[in-house]
Amino acid sequence: MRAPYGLNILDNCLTCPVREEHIFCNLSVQAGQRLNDIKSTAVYPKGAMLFIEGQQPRGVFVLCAGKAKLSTSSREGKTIITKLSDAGDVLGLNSVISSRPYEVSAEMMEPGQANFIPRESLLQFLKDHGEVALRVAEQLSRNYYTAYEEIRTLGLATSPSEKFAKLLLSWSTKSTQNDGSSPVKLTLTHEEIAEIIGTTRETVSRLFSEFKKKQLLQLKGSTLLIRNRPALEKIVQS
Amino acid sequence: MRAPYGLNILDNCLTCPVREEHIFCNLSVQAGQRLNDIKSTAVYPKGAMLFIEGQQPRGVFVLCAGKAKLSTSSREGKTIITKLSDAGDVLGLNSVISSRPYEVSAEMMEPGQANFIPRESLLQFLKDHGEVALRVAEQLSRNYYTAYEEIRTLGLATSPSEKFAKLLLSWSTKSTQNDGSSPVKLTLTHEEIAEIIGTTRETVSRLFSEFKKKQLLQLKGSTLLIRNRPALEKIVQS
DNA sequence: AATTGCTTGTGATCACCATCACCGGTGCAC
DNA sequence: GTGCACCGGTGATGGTGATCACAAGCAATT
Repeated sequence: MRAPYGLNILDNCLTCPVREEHIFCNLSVQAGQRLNDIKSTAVYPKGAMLFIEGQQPRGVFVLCAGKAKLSTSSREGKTIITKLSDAGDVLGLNSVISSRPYEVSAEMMEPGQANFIPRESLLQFLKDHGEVALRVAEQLSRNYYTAYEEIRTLGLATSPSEKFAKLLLSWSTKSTQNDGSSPVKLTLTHEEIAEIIGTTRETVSRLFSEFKKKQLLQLKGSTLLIRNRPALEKIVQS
Repeated sequence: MRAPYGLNILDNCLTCPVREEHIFCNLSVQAGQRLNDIKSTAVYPKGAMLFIEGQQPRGVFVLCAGKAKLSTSSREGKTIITKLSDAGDVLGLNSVISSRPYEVSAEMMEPGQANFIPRESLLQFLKDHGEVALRVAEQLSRNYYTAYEEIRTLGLATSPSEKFAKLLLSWSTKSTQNDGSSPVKLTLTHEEIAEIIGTTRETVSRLFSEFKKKQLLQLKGSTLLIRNRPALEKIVQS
């Protein structure tokens, strides 16, 4: 089965490769089947907005393939990226449960696919399946936890270099090889990195220069290599 | 019934005055009764720590009387206050549900009383009462929402004056009288205000001076009066 | 190859706010 | 009373990072 944007469509949750990590999976057979029935699926190009900050929640999106970025903006146009989402993530859950507007916008960073579960259907489903509601609560509390890490870095980590070092470390720990090195494929622009750590494009550019000069990292094409992890950790906790 | 610190002990949730606002109230009779059985209550002096950031969660606290502040600190001692809690609030819920360490510390700002529900009892209770789990999920998503407002102010509002104005407005809207004025009783020190908006004590002091000179606000003893709300709103959105 | 648009590097400048320092006030305990 | 701890006001200073400006690199399209 072929789809737009060169993707293969995943048309059944029960056979989805990211099934294991997914909060709506490993359900009882009938619950899983019912969920599979009420969802619809769609394919999105790069740049597509799944939803926009301030909108009334229509439902949740389950990212099946591709990456998305969640961001919030001020009226003057300043933007911060609060999360990068991968396949398996559930987007918009908080807004649907609390019946408040989406608190962020979700934009596809590459072509991908997402399942959509309408608000009403989900709420009814949760009422019928109390055991799943507790898992939703667990997911929400995890979201809350990461929100607090964001608060800590924004509010406590003072200098841009500290936040930058922190970001680099969080990337590299996710991708550590057995030889200790941890190459990271850079897919973000300096501008986007700046929006993550709450600074400007220019400062990010200068930070890259500075860290390269200090031998903390190395760039091969778009692949980033951490050269001196202890030094980075020292910058973070300083 | 008299208690330490000049408080009257509230010994039964079913007759508690803040019952209505409380997520664990308006339950079915048997659920409410069971919850009343598994909770214990205690009275705390000013400065008491209900729990401390990083601890494994022992359970949730339901604030019955008094105010508490939630804060998180960095190793170097910088602290931010993330929330001020009143009677009726449930503290530590996220950590218990997600089984992660408390992400904040909770300190009593004045003498008060709190009910304690042990972790295991609560989780078992939620498993037995799926309908309450959904309400817990709703509460968690509301928490998440306020966390995002915190993220927005920390990450998007650039200048201290902007955050200060924002804080003043949030206080005054909670206490607007029918004549349009909105006196606020100031119970926080400059230091604490600084920890809320992420700046220093000195800057807060200077902001008070500046805003007074600009006729934006007025101080009568410890009562704060907003004199020019539109101007404050303009500072916020600027 | 040329054009266009987006991204990145880097210099110069400057406002802002954290920091340090010090003093006066107020309440509290002894 | 005296001492102590905390709180609030205010000056001086300096570093830091945002901002502006411009050039150069790179990719896609025609």
